[in-house]
Amino acid sequence: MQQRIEIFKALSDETRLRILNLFIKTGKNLCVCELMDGLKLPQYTISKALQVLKNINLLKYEKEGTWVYYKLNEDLPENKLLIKFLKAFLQTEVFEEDEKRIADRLSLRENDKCVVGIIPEKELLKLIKDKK
Amino acid sequence: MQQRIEIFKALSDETRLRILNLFIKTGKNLCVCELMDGLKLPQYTISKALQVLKNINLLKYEKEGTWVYYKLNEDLPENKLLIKFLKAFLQTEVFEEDEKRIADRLSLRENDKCVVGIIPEKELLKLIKDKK
DNA sequence: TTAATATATGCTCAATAATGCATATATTTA
DNA sequence: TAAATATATGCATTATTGAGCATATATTAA
Repeated sequence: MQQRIEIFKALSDETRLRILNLFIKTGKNLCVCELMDGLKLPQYTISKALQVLKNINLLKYEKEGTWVYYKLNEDLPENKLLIKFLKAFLQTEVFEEDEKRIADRLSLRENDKCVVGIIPEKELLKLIKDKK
Repeated sequence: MQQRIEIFKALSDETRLRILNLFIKTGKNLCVCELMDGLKLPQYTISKALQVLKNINLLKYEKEGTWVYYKLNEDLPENKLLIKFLKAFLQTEVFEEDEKRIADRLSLRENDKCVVGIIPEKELLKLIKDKK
C-alpha cells in the first residue's frame, strides 16, 4: 500500500512531471545537465527530482564516466501501465517550451552522447545557433 | 499543470485510495456512513477524504434527504483513462477486509438505499448476523 | 419549533515535504 | 597528485498536509 502511495506522491510535483514528460516525449536517455537546460532549473533541483523518480523505480540510470544517463524503466512490468497512462495524461501543450529547449540541447550531442556539460546559458545559445 | 498535480496529490493518501477502491470494486454509489463501516474510520475522516476526491472531479454526489451518495464520475471524459488505470493499479489483496465489510454493510440496504445510518459497531454486527 | 440524525468544516498541533545553499563524492584529465 | 567537472546529498528554513476534536449545517420527524 505504502509503495503505491509513494508512486502518486512522486508524481505530485511540477518539476518531476516536467522531467517525466521529457523522457516520454524524447524517448531518449537524458543526463542531468541536459535536463537542467531543458527545464531551466538548477542542478540540485534536477538531481533531487531524479532521485525521487528513481526511488519508485520509474527511472533507471547508467553511468558513463562522470555523466549519468537516466531513462524510463520500461522493462519493469508494473511500469508499463503507468507509463502508458502518463503518455496520455501528459498530452498537453504546457510543456512545449521544455520540449523545444531539450530538442535544441540534444542537437549538440555527438554520437548520441552528451559532450557539453554544464555551461552558461549565453554560451549554450551560441552553440545552438551555430549548429543550426 | 497545477490541476494535474492536484490529481496525483489527491491519490497520495491511504484513506482516499481505500475509498476509491471501494467505489471501483462495488461499482455502486456509497454514502458516508457506509464508507465509515467499510473503512472503520471516523465520519470526519471519510467526509474530508470525499471532499478532496470531489474537488478533482473524480467523484460526484447526489443528496437524498440527509443522506449523500457519492459515486465515481465516470461520464467525465478526462476521467475515463484515470479510472481505467486505477482499476488495474488497485488490483491487489490489501483491500480485502474493506471489501468484505462494505459488502456486509451493503447487504443491509433496502431498495438499494441506505437505511441504517451511523450505528455502533456492535449493533451493526448484530444486524449483519441476523440478515445472514 | 425542537430534537435527532447525516454530513461538512474550522481550528490547532504534529508530521511531512519542498527550497536553496553549501558541500561531498566520483571520475577524468593535466 | 592536483585541478576540473558532473552529479549527489546534508542541512536549515519554510510551506504543505494530515489527524483529531469540536462544532456547524441541513434535513427530517416529533
